[in-house]
Amino acid sequence: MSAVETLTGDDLLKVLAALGNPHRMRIVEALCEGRNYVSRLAREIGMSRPLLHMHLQRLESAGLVVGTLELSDSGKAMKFFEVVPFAYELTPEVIAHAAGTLSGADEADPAAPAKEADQAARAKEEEGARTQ
Amino acid sequence: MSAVETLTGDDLLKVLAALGNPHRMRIVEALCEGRNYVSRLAREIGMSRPLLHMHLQRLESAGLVVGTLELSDSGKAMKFFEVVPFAYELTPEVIAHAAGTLSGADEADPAAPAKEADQAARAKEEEGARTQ
DNA sequence: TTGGCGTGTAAGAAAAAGCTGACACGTGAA
DNA sequence: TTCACGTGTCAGCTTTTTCTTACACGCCAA
Repeated sequence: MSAVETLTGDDLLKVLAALGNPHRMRIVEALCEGRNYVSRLAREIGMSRPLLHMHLQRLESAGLVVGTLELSDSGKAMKFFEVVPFAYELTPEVIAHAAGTLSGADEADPAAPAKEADQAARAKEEEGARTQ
Repeated sequence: MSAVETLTGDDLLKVLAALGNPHRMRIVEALCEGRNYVSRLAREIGMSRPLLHMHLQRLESAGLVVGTLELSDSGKAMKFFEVVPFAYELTPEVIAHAAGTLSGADEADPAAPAKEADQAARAKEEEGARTQ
């Protein structure tokens, strides 16, 4: 079902960043009702074509939509977009696993390897704190 | 299972925007190993405290983590954070439904109401386009 | 040839997000 | 008193994202 296992942290990051935008959510909504080409889609959702173009690129690079350049009978080249039937599960564990495979910078996580020792030190340091 | 039904579009947007950031993903990862207070967490993941504070606020306002101000035996007030066991399902349909309940601005979607007529016009306009 | 409609992209303004450094406050221990 | 360590927040800079305007190209029909 969920293809999360095969997703790298960077890929999931792309997906979340792409979906975390009202305009792009609306674009996905519009494309859910059927494939469409960008000029018409721009008119329907009331957005400038260059702006829609950018958002579609972001969605496509995240693997959430796909675009195919087609040729209509009237000879006009038109780019049709449609949604990819994705299905991601979002839980703390999935996020944690993805974060571990992030390529961004230092890659340091000195807390994870030390298990028992870390837990012991943590328990000691909390010294019976109670909710205020 | 998934509490998506009860989520408004704005709420889901908050969640996705909060999770779509490498730093915040790492914070969730770190908190998955156990609750922690901000100064120590800042040291462990190598981040300035004010910055971590901001990211934690973003995560908490999205409902992904919760923070409780506690009082240690030594009298120091410390704010402990822990992850909320969330579980969201991410599919085009969920996104589409959420987009429909977005509060942002115009709220216009003239394509959705017209069903048959729209589909007919759409089919007509596509006039047998084939992949290039 | 001109006009309409489709494509793409580049330049620069505007807005939002990210990040740092400094400040203020409180407590317990040396 | 002074120091270490916890809390919170604000001003301002840097960086990224978002958005508009403008241009270039292709094809068909009038």
